[in-house]
Amino acid sequence: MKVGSTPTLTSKSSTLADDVFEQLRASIVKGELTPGSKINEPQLSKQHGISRGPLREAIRRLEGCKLVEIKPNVGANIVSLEIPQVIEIYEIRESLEGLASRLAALNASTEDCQKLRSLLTEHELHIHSQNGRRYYQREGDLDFHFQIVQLSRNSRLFDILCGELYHLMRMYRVQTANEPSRPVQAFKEHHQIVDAIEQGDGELAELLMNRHISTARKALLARLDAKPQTKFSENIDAGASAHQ
Amino acid sequence: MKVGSTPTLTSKSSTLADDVFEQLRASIVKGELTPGSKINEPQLSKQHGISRGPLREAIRRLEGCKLVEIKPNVGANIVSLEIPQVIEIYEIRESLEGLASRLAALNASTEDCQKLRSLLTEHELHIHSQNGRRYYQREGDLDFHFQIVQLSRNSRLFDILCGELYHLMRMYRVQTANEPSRPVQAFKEHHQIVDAIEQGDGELAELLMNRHISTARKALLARLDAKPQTKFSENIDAGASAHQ
DNA sequence: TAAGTAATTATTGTTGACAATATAGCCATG
DNA sequence: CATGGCTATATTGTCAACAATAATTACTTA
Repeated sequence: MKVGSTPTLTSKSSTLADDVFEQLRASIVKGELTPGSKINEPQLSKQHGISRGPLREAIRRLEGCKLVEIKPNVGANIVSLEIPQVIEIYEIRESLEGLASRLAALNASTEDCQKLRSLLTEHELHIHSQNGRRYYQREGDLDFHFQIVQLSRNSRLFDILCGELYHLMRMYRVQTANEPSRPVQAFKEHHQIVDAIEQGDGELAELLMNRHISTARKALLARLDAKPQTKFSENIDAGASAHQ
Repeated sequence: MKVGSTPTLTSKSSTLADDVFEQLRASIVKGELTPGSKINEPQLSKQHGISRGPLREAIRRLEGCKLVEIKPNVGANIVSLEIPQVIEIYEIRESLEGLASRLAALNASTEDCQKLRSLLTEHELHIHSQNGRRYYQREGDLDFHFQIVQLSRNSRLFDILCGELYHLMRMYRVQTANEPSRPVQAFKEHHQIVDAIEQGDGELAELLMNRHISTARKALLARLDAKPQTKFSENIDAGASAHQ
């Protein structure tokens, strides 16, 4: 076995466009690029030390993830998530992660289930400190869901949830520095879901995951009704305009 | 004061990248660009009379739709759908269109339902001719589903289904020049779904749509079990295809 | 002949410059 | 004072050339 070889050990050899895509995605999710703001191509390309060509390709990939919106001859804007749009995402998550849970129950081996358990117990260690609570809400929660999706063995499902929706979820959670929600209850529900998966009960796992996400969605809906705020309430009958 | 203004009346003013993206997407779905084949940038750019810059942006958009797969420093290949991957898509459609039907039942006005009805009756006119049957299977079917998704008023759901999955569905249906499936039965099921939506029964609409898509998925699964492996097996039991 | 290797070709990745469009600032005018 | 049009600026869209990498060919050697 040669030691000094493996030419690209530290610096992985991918294209500039792909690299800057990941950097930009991270920046957007972290909120370093503020939602709604405009992307200035010359500035960004100079910042990242690359030309505008690869940058534009990266932006097109971000558009595919729905992290930016491009208007021809005008430019790209960082997407800004309002509560109604987050509710839309929750509706989709409800369906899709229910499916993922059902499939996971069919596919998961005993080792897989053990892995899920250990993930949950690890989260349990963090959950008691305030710091840990935030960790659990922000990352641990999606980590768990991520594992479930992987167990579904549906690669396209994985793409949609982990390639798009979860990034948007993280972005929203960072935006609204809110937390606490109900970490203890959520934790219990996670365990119940693993129970169902462990027993190979796909239907139950699907139902439990549906309820789990539905709860969060309804909480969001309550917040929406509470503050009909800004911009004339769109919740009344927002869809009268049959666009397209 | 010049009068002959409105410069772009016939020619819509979008970017070259967006135009060629739509052209390429159509070519891929129609099968003009054969699945699995490689994309040659200089050749394609010359064919479309544009430079490689906008072309590469278009390819990146195609990657977002999962119509091509890009490998760094190698190039993009037209995606090739095998049955297992189509089954994955059906699983997702089942969940997502069930959701769409449920939401549509909540949102649809009487006019919306009339529109759905007229769409179905229009399809009924075509369904009797062999030609029409193919039309119904190929286009009419997805047209109906398209309308349901619009009625859900969930823009992100619309993006996923109509922006990605339906194009892949069309592509697959063109690839496998097969049909007939079961157009009459499917037609009945469509009417049942509209019934449920008309009555505002979201749960029923969801269940019916689930069953509707599930049937197609299971038929595909049967085909997968029938010929467990590699291509070149369709000539073995080709005796069943008496027609044509 | 087969296999490995070096040279050649083709294709992708990247860049900087140019053209087209939109944005802003300014001045004139009601 | 507000408004409309004009100029100037900035930004996006497009292109052609160059660099880097992969694919192919030709050649050498066992």
